[in-house]
Amino acid sequence: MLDERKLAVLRAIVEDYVSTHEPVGSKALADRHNLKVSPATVRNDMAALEEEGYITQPHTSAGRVPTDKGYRLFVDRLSQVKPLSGAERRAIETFLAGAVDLDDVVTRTVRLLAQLTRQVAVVQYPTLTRSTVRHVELVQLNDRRVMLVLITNTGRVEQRVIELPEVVEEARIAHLRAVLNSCLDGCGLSSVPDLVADLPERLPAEDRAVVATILSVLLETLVERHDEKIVFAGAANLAGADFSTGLRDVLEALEEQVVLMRLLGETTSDTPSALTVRIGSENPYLRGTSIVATGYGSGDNQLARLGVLGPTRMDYPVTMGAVRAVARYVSQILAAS
Amino acid sequence: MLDERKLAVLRAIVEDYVSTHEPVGSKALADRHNLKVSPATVRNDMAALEEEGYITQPHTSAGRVPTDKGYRLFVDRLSQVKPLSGAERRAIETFLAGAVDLDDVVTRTVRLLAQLTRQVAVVQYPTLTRSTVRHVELVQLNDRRVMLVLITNTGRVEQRVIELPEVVEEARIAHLRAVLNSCLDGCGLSSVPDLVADLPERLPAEDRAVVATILSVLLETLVERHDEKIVFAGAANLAGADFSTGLRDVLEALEEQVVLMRLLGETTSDTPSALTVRIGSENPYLRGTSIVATGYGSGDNQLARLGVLGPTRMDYPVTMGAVRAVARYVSQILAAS
DNA sequence: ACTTGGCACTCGGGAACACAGAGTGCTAGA
DNA sequence: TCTAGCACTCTGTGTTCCCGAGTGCCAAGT
Repeated sequence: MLDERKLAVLRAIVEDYVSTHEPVGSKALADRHNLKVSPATVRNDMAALEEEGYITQPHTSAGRVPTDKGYRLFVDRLSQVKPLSGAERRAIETFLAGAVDLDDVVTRTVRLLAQLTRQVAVVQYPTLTRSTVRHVELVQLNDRRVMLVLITNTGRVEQRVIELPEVVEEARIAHLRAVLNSCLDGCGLSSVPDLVADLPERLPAEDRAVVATILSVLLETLVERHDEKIVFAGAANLAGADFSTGLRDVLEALEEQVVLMRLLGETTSDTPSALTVRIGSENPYLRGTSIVATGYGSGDNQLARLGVLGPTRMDYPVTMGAVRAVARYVSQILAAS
Repeated sequence: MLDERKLAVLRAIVEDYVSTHEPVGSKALADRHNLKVSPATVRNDMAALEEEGYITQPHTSAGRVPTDKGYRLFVDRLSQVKPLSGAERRAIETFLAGAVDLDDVVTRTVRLLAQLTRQVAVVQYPTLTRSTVRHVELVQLNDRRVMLVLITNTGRVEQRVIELPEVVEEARIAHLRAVLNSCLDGCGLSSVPDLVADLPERLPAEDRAVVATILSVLLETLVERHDEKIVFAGAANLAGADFSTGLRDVLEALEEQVVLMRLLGETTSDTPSALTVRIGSENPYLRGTSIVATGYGSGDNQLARLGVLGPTRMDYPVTMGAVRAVARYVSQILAAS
């Protein structure tokens, strides 16, 4: 149905349209890309491509524009991810290497990705639930208050102030701290609820009220799913592009964690480290935008996702290259720390 | 020069223009606001106001539009801050009361303010430099690594992982922790460098290398001025408004901490709790936008600033009311915790 | 001295119109 | 199966025209 040349025509249309942002006609195509055929032939091919739904014309006497289906075919079969230049790679590396803590890694990553792709970058914080406990700390603030600090192997720190039901002196706190750590150190976060379930019973009766309070806060901290926290950067890059769905919708989605989560998360597949691309109407919300995303994290232990969001007419090969490269470098950084 | 009626005309022009977003003419003015005078009289007054630079006309046969100077006069002398409704106050209170930690307070505040004013809200994190040390904690991660946790009286937590120059066992860490705390507890952050200056000398020689490493990280943490961290929300509200200076510039400024800091910070006066308004060209960057800001924090100890940013033709009385109210409630929340 | 009604003037924006140019589909011929 | 030619159909642009809102100014009224 679609022979080699028709595919070449489709590829040329996508490339031209992405770079010029204007509907592309048969003559321009035959000229710019050396297709070795006349415009008339191109026209025939275009008619076939339109018949199949890969391209469309905005109005009768205008050039053709790729449809979502056309972009899909382009991404799947007609293009290959474009690797970054050496200079870019080095820039990424040095920029990310300067990060001092997890917050900083995430912030730098999202800015870097936005700048690299000239699009809106989105980065999800590394997931808590797949992390393990590195340390639990109880810091006494005064005789009725302690601060619970939970440190994970990914460098994430959660802290919460706890009002105690009774006055507790330093020594008991120290003891509880030791008990908690011996119990939880190195365990996966998801197993924490099970591990602490019978803890109150194993302690002297006078400690039970205190420990119950502390545990309830600890569990609450875990439940709050801070893994759903997502940051974005590069909103200014939206100013130029015109979205079919108004700019307002996009900005609203960016500030709505839940929507953003869905957009990134929906792309999860069985191989999370693979690049996933959702084009236009393939997205649950924001039908007018495309999303290029991938998982990141150390090794086969995928921690979270990152990606970019832009108009459907984005430069997919370049964008995919940038997303993949950044994900790899962040993963390295996280694995090293 | 400007009698009572001319001021009333200016007030009417500002109010009309803010609500309609269209240049306002003499007839409409005389009709809508009961000025008890004819359009012709209004025209004379308008001519005088234009002469003085308070209003201007976009083109010859159009109505008048307030200039920055006109808005300034309006804000200073012709309007009064509009208090929020009881329902709004209650909503603020319950929404902010649900915050679990400092991060949460800031996030909720900025969203609340954006929603309330239908504009872009900006909130600076409470300043470190005016805070005091509540606790310093050293958590041993393994025999070459410790985590430094600095907790301030405002609930802020800074943490940093430290590579030690030599293997250090738990007991020495515990000792250092005690020394640090006895030295710093309750002290202002700005006095920390002085207080720890001679610390290495007061300790046994074998601890000096370790303590020097830790102190250098501690000082670095203080220097990094995390008080410059600023968050914003409500960017979607920009979509409707058209800025003289392109939308892109505004979005860029929002993501540029330094610029944002200047915009908020430049407004600092001798009475930081007062509302400050900067209109259009009064701003260092972003000449086309206005900023309504105020300090917030417990009592006379101002911690940081918050405010909103919008087009010069914003509803100043309402915006000022919202900013003032939110600042008060946040201050309460922070004082209580 | 201030206010008011009247009047001529200006200018922006919308409607109507023509037209050039790009692009197409179709058909006949190589 | 490709190509060349041709008639056709649009959009976008430039032009003209005109309406109406709004103004500035002046002379008359209070």
